[in-house]
Amino acid sequence: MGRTAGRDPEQTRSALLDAAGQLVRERGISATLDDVARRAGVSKGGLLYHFASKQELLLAMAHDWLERFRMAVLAAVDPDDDAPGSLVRAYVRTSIDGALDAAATRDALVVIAHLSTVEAVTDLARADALRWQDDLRADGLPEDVLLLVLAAADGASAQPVWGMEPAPEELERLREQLLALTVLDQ
Amino acid sequence: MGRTAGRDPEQTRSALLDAAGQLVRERGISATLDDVARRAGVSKGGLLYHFASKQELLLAMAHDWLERFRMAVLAAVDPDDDAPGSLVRAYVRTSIDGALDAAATRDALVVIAHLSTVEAVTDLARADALRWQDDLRADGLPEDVLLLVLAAADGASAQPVWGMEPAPEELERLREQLLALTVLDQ
DNA sequence: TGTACATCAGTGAACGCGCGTTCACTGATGTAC
DNA sequence: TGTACATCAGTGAACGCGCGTTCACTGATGTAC
Repeated sequence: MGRTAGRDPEQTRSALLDAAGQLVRERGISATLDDVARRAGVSKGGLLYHFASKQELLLAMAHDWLERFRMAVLAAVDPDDDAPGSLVRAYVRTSIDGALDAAATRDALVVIAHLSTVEAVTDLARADALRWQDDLRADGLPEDVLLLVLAAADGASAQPVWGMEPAPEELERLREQLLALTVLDQ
Repeated sequence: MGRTAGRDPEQTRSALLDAAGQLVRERGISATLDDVARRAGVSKGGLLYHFASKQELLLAMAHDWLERFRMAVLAAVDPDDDAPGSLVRAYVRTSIDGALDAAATRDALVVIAHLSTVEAVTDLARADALRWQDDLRADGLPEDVLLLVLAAADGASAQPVWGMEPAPEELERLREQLLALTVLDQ
């Protein structure tokens, strides 16, 4: 059978990425191409048509996740906030919101951690990190505040990986603390 | 050939753990039992004698790493420091020292992230995290300070995973900031 | 002090199978004329 | 408007091999008597 009517290729591709995300959450990277394909309602060959190898699929997942995080941060920028630090505040809000869904954050980090042995991916991640650094540095906050606030926001995201799952109310208080730190002259 | 004279089993075991650590750093979890064994100067069967399966080897690595981190923190407690927060300060120093060796920290997290799909390991990690939480809570610092400082220290450790590698001098400044935050009444 | 026996700490060859990858083939859709 | 052809988006069977695991065997070390 050839192309399945009723779903365009772009939808198939994104269904595959979604399925891969779910399965990595459940079983880690040892999730099978067969399983991913089946869950997306496609044959294994069909998956390979979109992603020529498993590595390419995982790379696309990492790319997708980094991109989604960036979009989420930009969407979280308060349009009425034109004081220095507005981007950092959006970064903090997005990170803590993400950390509230500990499982999803852990998944993303699991994928990225695994991929960190693939050179193409470390390059991708490094490039993304540099871009963040530029953007966040240009946000107008003193260096020391930036360091502290970003480290704490990142820490909140990463802690679930090693079993530390802060309670929601703790995360909310942390968020308030971090936001307060970015408000200068007080 | 039977037992190789000149090395007792405990040394063999720890040589295997070391080799596994190195190889995971280089190639990720797909590092082969064959390679690990060879690098430790043991046959594959010999490795399997000490660790009945690959998962058991990885579990031992995670356990080893958590234990070593705990020991390092306890060793970093300043014996002359009897003010509240002495344990937290040791935790901060150890974390930042670890983060200065970005590669090693990333390795540890790669192993833990991968293993996070293995139930036995999530249990281990959670138990360890709870123990830390108890110990650190009993250290006498206000809740809010604790939250902020620990999140930031953990963030500094985790950032290299997604490509963000803070410069050494940034880490040093972060460390000073965090230590200062734990000194009350000022 | 020697001997017999059990256990420890391995060796190294063989197995087997899960899983990524290849490949020949196919039915829809788009394009030229 | 029909026809021929190319391309797209897949199918599904077969392959092959890397790698974890099993297994029969072994030489050193420890223990009982």
